[in-house]
Amino acid sequence: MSAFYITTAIAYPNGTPHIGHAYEYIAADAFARFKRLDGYDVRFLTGTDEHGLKMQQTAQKEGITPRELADRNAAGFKRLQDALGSSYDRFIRTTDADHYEASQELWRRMADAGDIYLGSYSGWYSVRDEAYFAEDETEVDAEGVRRAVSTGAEVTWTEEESYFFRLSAYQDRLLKLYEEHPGFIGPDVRRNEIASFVAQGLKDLSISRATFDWGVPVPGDERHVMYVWVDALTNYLTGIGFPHDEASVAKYWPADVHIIGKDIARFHAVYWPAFLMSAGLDVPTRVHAHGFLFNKGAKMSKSVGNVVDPFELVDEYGLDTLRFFLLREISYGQDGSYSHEAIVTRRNADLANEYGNLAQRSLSMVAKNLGGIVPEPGAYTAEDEELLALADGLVDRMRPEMDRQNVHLALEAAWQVLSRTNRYFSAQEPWVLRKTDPARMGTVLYVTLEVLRIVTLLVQPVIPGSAAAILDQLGVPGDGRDFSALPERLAAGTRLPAPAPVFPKYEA
RNA sequence: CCCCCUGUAGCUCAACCGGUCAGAGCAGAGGACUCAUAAUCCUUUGGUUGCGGGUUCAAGUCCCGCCGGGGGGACCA
Repeated sequence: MSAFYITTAIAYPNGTPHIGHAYEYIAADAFARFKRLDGYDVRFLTGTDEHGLKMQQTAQKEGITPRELADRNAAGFKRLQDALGSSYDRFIRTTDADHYEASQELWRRMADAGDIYLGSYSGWYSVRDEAYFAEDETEVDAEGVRRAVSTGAEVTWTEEESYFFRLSAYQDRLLKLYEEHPGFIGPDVRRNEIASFVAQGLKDLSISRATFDWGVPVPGDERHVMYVWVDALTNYLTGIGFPHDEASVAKYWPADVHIIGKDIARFHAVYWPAFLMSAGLDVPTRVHAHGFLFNKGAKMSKSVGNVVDPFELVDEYGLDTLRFFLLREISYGQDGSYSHEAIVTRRNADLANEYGNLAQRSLSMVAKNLGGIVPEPGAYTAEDEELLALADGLVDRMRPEMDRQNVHLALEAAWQVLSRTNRYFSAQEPWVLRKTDPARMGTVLYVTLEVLRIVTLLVQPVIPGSAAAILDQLGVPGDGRDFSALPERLAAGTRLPAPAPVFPKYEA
């Protein structure tokens, strides 16, 4: 069985999760589920990135330890994943003991490769802002004190020791990577952006800090902790047992896709492959950056008060409606907008009317006219064959779209089949056949249910709960629900439970 | 200041190397049907393809300028 390794970015838990996190988790979960149903041995990793100065500061403000803050907030992110029905295999925390080991091992390998050296970092430092300022961002006031222009805080010339990663040495290899593997970064806009950034030249990267201690200690120099991204990115290796579990690493590495937000594309498409090359590890197959979500087109911000709590959205619309809306409405890679109206429209038009009602109108005819037994189909007409062929071909249309994270296109293809099926049903008029040709009615109903079975199997990754309910109503056994069952046909003679609407219309 | 992307019906998007009346879904309008969650089916309204020039037999599709949106760089972390 081939392996498939997918990850989300790990969230920085110095606050509570918002809809953007939910968006990423839902999408990653759908991809993971799709691959699992398609016969892959999937490993799906997500978690939290808990180190760094901000965590330490936030904790200090609240009078608790960074660890306590991390424990509290990481729990919130994990709760979100669970509320979203996410099928992650591990929720990793960068404070996990095995992550320290993995990070230090990666560091050692980069050091052994000669890519890490001790240097120094200097500039006008403001203790109050805990930040460096450039010369022209400071000015000397009337009393002869140099201050930062933007904050007015006093600054002093400071030199700080720091370890550096020889990123500058990787420019050519990175450019070659982008050129030879155009699929390494998606969508295409990101690749162009990243490639032009790298082409401009790369500076060595500061990768340690001695001014705070909330982080992974640098091996061999306990005065330093690793700075942000070395530690954070390594989680993808920790999550598969690096470095000790060699079998697991061999199986799952390189990762098939890292799902991230566009704001951190550079770290994943430049720093991360460079680190891996340095350490002698393969680079991931693909990094896919999604866009941001806007509330009715407006950026979310606390001051505007339009920040939406993802838990509330789940409560309001239902989990599958939210999942479906986000994945069907927005092109996964571009920014997207959501609104109450848009969510309700998707819910009612796509789920309740086109899909749910199709199941209901066909199933209820089977219940009322055939005693709830799946009929034996007679000879197929050209219309029957055509529709079945369309449904049989759906998986081949969805696979490549899902592989490029084009969920919205995969779903569009599925809904095209549903639309065709509604037209077929209306054209065949089984309610007329009931009186004129009952056998033919049975065939029409059989074909309809069979197409519903195929489509429902394929949309399980997006709306797992609802799909399960529909498969129950179609009498599809639990062991007949992965994609290997697609070519099988619905078993005639199966007794079906009483049908009930799975997607009630949203009224409000 | 520089670079890249983008601007197509009310909304969300399509249109391969420039070439039949610029397409689809949703929303809207009219009709049909009654199996179904007033659902579904059929028909249909609606676009000077941001604006202004230019190249070409022919331009959403190429070039220049302007306006609007997004992203990146530079400067800052």
